[in-house]
Amino acid sequence: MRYAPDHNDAARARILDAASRLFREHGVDGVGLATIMAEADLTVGTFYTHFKSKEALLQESLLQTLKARNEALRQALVDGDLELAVRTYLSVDHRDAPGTGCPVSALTAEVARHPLPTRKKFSSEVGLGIELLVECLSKRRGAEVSQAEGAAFFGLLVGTLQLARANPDRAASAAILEAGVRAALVLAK
Amino acid sequence: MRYAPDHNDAARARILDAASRLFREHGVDGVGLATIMAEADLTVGTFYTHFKSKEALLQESLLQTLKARNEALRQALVDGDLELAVRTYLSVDHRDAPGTGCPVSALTAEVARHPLPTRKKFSSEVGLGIELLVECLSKRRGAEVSQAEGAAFFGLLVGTLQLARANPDRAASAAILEAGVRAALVLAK
DNA sequence: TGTACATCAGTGAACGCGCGTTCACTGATGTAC
DNA sequence: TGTACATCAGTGAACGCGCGTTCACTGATGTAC
Repeated sequence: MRYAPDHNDAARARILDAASRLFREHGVDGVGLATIMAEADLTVGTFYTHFKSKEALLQESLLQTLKARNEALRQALVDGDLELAVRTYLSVDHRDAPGTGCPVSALTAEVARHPLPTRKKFSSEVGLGIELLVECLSKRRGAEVSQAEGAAFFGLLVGTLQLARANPDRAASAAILEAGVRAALVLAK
Repeated sequence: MRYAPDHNDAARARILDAASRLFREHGVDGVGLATIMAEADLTVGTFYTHFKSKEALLQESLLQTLKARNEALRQALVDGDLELAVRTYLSVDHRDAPGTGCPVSALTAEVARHPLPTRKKFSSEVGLGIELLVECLSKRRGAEVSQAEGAAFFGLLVGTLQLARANPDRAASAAILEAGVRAALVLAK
């Protein structure tokens, strides 16, 4: 069967969306292509008409999600509201929804073990997000903030969210998130 | 064949050591029992005379590694040298040796997806390490520091190390580690 | 002292299953003649 | 206008492989009689 001109793109987008969610929820090693394709209402066989390999899918998925999050961050920081951005990142909602949340918190440790091309694409896109933070931090401080400083600031958010996610005590977990917000605001001063 | 009374314990220890290293290097999903047992100079079949399941092995491995690291941290903080401890954690050596390094940086995101008993054991042992940091931070500041604040402090170390590990640019990666040290010292003030 | 048996870590093949990937095939549509 | 063919996303079964787990068996030693 021939399909409408946008049919191909639509299927591809569905695969990418399913993969992006499932990777963040269960890790890359934790989901198979069969699960992803079923979620996209397709059979496994057709995967390779859309992507070269699972690794290629991972790369595109990471880039798409990071780009979307960077764009959202740019919007949030337009009025310079860093505090709100930090509170949103270290929120109970974000903690409980890894599938739609930040791929850095969910996947960095795993990506660090993947092939160089994947790590390169991941790191450079993460770098663009950190640049947005750097601009905002520089304005707040009235002094130049380096990219590395921005990365450490982001590292605080990432590590704190992960510890909150791993902690099964909901009250303790929420307290960690709040302490993370306070620490971030100290660093932002 | 009957074995020396400590033979059993020795084999068990070898399995645990191999697993602890391999889990941190490749992730839990990234290593099979066959690989672990081969590393311990045993065949797969004998695994279950030592452990109930892979999950049980993971739990014991996490506890053993965390206990050892907590003990090392206790020693390092005896003379109150928090700065050295932070510099060691955020060092190039630690970045390049995940297999012998902190299991929190290597495995927290993955552990967060494991069954409740595993998360409970992991989190409470991590909590003991954080308590050591809390004592040290309290002394430094001359004011009570909460467990959650200690967790956020540790979160900074964990997240920063992960970002440094994922970054394939060695110079940028080293700069991130240094910025992490500076940020930690700001939070410790 | 000598023989029969229990112990138990270790062996190695097998279980069913899911993995990433491949491939011969389908069939509705668009194009060429 | 009607027929033959090319296109190509999708199908579904199969590939070899590694996974976690099970199991009947081995065999050197210690214990019981």
